[in-house]
This record gives sequence, C-alpha cells and structure tokens, in this order.
Amino acid sequence: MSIIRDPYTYLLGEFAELVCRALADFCPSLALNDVLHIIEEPPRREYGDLSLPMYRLLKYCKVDLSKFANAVRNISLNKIFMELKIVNDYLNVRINTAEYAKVIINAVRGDGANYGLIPDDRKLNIVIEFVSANPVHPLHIGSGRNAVLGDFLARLFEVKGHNVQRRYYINDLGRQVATLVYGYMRLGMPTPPEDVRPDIWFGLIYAVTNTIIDILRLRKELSNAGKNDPEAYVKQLELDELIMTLSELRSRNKELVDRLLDNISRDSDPDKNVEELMMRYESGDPKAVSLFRFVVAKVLSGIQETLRRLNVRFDKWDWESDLVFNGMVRNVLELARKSNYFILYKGAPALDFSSLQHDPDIKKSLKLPKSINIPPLILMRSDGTSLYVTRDIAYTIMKFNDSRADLVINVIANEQTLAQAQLRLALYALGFKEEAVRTIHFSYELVNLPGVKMSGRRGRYVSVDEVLDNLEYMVEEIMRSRGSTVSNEVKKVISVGAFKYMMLASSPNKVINFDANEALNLNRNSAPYLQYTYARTCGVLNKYGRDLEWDLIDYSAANVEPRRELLYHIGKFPYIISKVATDLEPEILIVYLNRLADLFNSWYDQEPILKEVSEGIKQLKLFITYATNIILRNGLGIMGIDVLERI
RNA sequence: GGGCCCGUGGCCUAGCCAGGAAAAGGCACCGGCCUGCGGAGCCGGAGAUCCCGGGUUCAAAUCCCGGCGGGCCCGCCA
Repeated sequence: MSIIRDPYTYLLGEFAELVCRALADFCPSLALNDVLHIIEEPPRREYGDLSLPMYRLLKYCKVDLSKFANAVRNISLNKIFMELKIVNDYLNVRINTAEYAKVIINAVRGDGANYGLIPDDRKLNIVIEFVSANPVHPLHIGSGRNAVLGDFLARLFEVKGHNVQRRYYINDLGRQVATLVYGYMRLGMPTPPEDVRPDIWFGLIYAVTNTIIDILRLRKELSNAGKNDPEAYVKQLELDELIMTLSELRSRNKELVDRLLDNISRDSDPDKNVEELMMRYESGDPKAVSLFRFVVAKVLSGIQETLRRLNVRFDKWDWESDLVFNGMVRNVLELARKSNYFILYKGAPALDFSSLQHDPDIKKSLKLPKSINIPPLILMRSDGTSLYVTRDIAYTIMKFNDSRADLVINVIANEQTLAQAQLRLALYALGFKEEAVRTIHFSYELVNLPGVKMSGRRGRYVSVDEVLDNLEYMVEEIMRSRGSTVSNEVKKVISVGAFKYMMLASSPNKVINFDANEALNLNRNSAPYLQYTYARTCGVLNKYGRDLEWDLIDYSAANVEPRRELLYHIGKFPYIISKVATDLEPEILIVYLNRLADLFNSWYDQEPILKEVSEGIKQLKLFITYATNIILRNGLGIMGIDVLERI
C-alpha cells in the first residue's frame, strides 16, 4: 500500500466515493467531483466531522430528498467512517479517529520534515518580478508589503516543486532617477557620507530636489498668471504646502537643503535640464552612464541591505537601461511599426487596441476588466526617448526568453491594473499571444499611514527599517519587563517575523492602514505567538530527547477531545498548502496556523505529555507535538518567517 | 464621465470566487488560573442592523441590479 501523503483530501475522496456509490442507481450522472465540491464541514462538531447538504444534490438529479435519505441510510461504512446520521437534510458522518489517526501518522512518518510539502506533478519555470522599487529612496512599508508577498509566492512555488526565478527590475530610466541625479549634480556631487545609509542620504536629496523644482515651477506659474486667474488661489495653497514640506525636510539636514535651494534656484529651467539628463543617459553618453549607474548602485546598496534584513533574496537584478542599450526596446518599436495595430496618435507612434479590447475571448484569456476603454498606447516620446510601458514590453519578452518561463508573475500594486492590462494587450498585439496569457498581475493594495499620504517625492514615508527598528525595541522592552535579556539573533527573528506576518495576515487586495501601535503588538495572532508555540513544542521534544517510537503509538487514544480535534487539524495541513498554492492567498495559511497553535496550546494546558504513564498514549501525545512542530516550521517557512528553538 | 479594489462587534481580520445548520479568530474591556512539559500561555464573560435598498432562491454575509462611504486608476509619469 502506498502511503497517503494528504490525509484530508483522502478523507474527502473516501466520503465522496461512498456517496456516489450509494446513489449510483438513480443518480448516474453524479460525478465524484460534484460531490467533493459539495462536502463541507459542519458548523459544530456535534453534528459530525464531514457533512453533505443533500438538497444540493438536487442540482444533479431531480428526485425526492427522501429517496436520497433512504439510499444513503443503507450505505455500508468503510472502516474510516463510523457513524452516519441525517439531520435537517444534512448527511453527517463521524470519522473513526483511530483509523484516521493511522493515516495521518503514516503521512507524517513518511514525509518527516517535509510533511505537507507535496510537489506538483508538473515542474514549471516561474519568474516572479517583485519589489522593483525605484532606486531613489529607502524601501517604505508599501514596498515592504510587496517584498514579503513576492517572497511568499516564491517560497510557495519552490515548495510545490517549481523552478522559481526572482527578479528585481531596476527602474533607472525614469524621470525619478534623473531628478535625483540632477539634484546630486547641483549639490556638487560630494562623496556620500560614510555614517549615513546611502538610500537615506540620496532619498533626502531626491525629496528636496523634487520639492524645490515644484516650488520654483509654481512660483513661475503664479507670477505669469493674471491676478484674476481662478486657479491662482489653489496654486498658492499648493505652494504654501510645498514650502512647509521643504522646511520639514530642512530640519533633517539644514546645510544640504540650503545648498540645493541655492543652486537649483540659479538654474533657469530645471525641468529642461532633468529631461536633458534623461536623454543623455538613454543615448549612452559615457559620462551620464557612469554617473547614473554610480548613484543608482549606491541607493540600491541600501535597498539591498533592507532586503537582506528581511531575508528576501533575488536571482537577477535587471537594469532597465540595458533594455535600451542592447536594442531590445528598439526591436519592440520595430515590431510595433509592422503590426496591424500601429497608429500615429497625436503624432507619436502608438498601438491602438480599439479592435482588440472588446473581443470577449481576448478579454477572458487576458483577464481584462469587464468594460474598459483602453486608450491608445504611446510608445515613444517625440524627443525620441522611450517610455516606461514600451520598456516593460521588452522586459516581459526578455523574462520569458531568458528563463523559458511558463509563467511570469508581476507583483505590482493595484494602482497599476490598467497599465498591466495594457501590457498584456500590447504583447498580444505584437504576436506574443502565449506570453500575454501567461503574464500574471499579482495585485496588492497599498499601505496607508493614518492621516498622511505617503510620498517618496516629498520624503514622507515610513521605511521598512524604521518599522523593524521599532519592533526590535519592543521585543527588548518585553524581555526587560520580564527581567531577562534577548540576543540580537532572537530579536531579529521575532521582529522580522512580526513584520512579515503583518504584511501577510490580511488579503492582498485590502488596504493596510498602518498603525504603529497595532503593528508593535506582539500578542496573540501574530508571528511571535506562532514562534512561541513552536519553541514550546521544541521544549517538550528536546526534553524527551529521543526519536518517536512510531510502532508503539496507541491509535485508540486518538478518539479523545481535544486530541481528536488537534489530530484532525494536523491531517489538514497538506490540503491547506495545496489550497494556498492554488488560490495564492497567504491569509488562508495564517488562519490555519493560528487555529493549530490555539488547539495545541489549549491541549497542552490540559494534558501532561511527558508524564503520561501509558507508553502508547505518551507516544501519541509526542506525535501530536512533533507534527505541530513540523507544521509550524513548514508553514512559517513558506511565509519566510524563521523559527527559534528557544525564545 | 468610465474602470478597479474595499465595506463583517469599539478596533483589526477570516468566511464571499464554488449560497446551506446558532456568522469565526484576535486586539481592547470584565472576571478567574503562575512551586507543574515554557504564563508571549490557559479558562470564562460581555459585545454584530454582516454599509443601505431591491432582486434571484426552499435558503443570501456570500450571487445579480441600484445606491452610499473609503482608497486607487484613466499622462509623450513610472
């Protein structure tokens, strides 16, 4: 007999088969999958362990419910089910826990430390592009959410046996980097200070430069406008706000801000100079290239430090500018010119999707929004420089070619839904139909600060590092209040875990309103709670100090609450992992692990494990502890959260 | 004007896609449990018009339509 690796799925299958066989005579069209679909868990355990609402069978065969009931009543139970009852038109079964425990125990015994991690049959090449934050300031918590989600997806697919490549798109051709470089030049290109993180230092230059440029532009507009310009009032308000922002920034580094203000004010047209810089860089001017690359690499080194702190790694760092330098962007433009969808829009080369976007088949396969009007996609500026989406088309093609990808997943904020739809349409229009279908936008919502709008341009954001620093401080405080100390290692594992948990605990398409007090709460329903529970299991297992005596386990002792419930939950882990991998919803895993920890802690308080006198029961209890231990480690592992043997 | 996402006790979150038995966790609040294998824990209590209005259905937090509220997008920005 081969070992069953996924007990719960096996259980569902057995139940469905039982039902199908019983109803085969008068309900021949009823498929196993239909029944599987209908099976649910009763709201309360008294009803049974699994339940089939019989009225839902009426969809498949129209006969009287009593006929179902009669047929079902005569089901001869196999050994894993021990009781069958019909209550309120529900067919409820009770599991023979002793038998089911055997299945679960064999599954855990067979897979050991890999319990629950069952590879898919087909091994895919999956590219995940994530973070890809503009290299102009430190990672803020929004990017932190992206990093944690992308890392979660990568770990999940790896566990499911796929070949995962993690890529970071270094967006160095945009106006943002050019603005930063411009500011750095105006500052006189000083050597970045050693004692400040480069992303923080350059991030300040970036915010200050942006704000000053905007102030100068507004001032010019105001002085040109007539006194009766109705917009003048609004502009004045905007200007006042910017000046406040600048004075806030000034409080961080007076000298730097004054110098920038002085030097940028002397420039008669900063906007034009920023654009000129962009052009020089894109055309490959060696001086511009070395300067841009220097600045970006510096900022990136800071970002990488944060990512290392989060234990998020990348396989490839893709420079956007390389796509222009190596001709790939030009190729895309040439392809576009030859395509049937090419038009000149307001004099600029563009793709027109009006004939494509309403085709129901295309809409469905490319997962386009129901009724949406996608405007023509302009591919090139009239000054000859490239645009973001054009470069992104080239990049996507490269991601497919580079790693023979079956799937490209882009972890990108919800605000880019339209742009991502445009990207897929453009790929389709240029003849990359397969690629278009296999490009997946994994969308997530932003992280908001209560009251303030986060803005990198204004230097207004909470960085990942600040949050982690605060979390570490909280951990220290808690330990101090208990009269003990904490190692750096423990402090780091707990704070990083708490951060990741926070980012994964709510559905990706929900906005997170970042509340510092809430975020620093290390109580239940958090990573530390799960880590603590894990450490508890380690404590017991270490104290026992030997391997389990699998053959001595007393299965019959499984049929006692709350062991029963706990075992049932343990048996569900592989099923949960599969579900998470299908739905790509981290919160499912979190809910499951919390419940497991709750059940374990509650049980732990009720029954001694090591003091159990019956050897068979003691081995069963050790098994429960061991399985909980493995599940917590594997579950947290997928979330990128480390565990500790001692806290 | 059009589109996307969200709305569940005071607060945060699961359940919604695949409708089904008395809506599930947590925080905060109230009351108990520390010489026991780890109290970052355990036991108990209180607290909900599932945003509103229609519709579909034997049955709606869940599906459909229309509102309301919040966030976001519709650029020769990224």
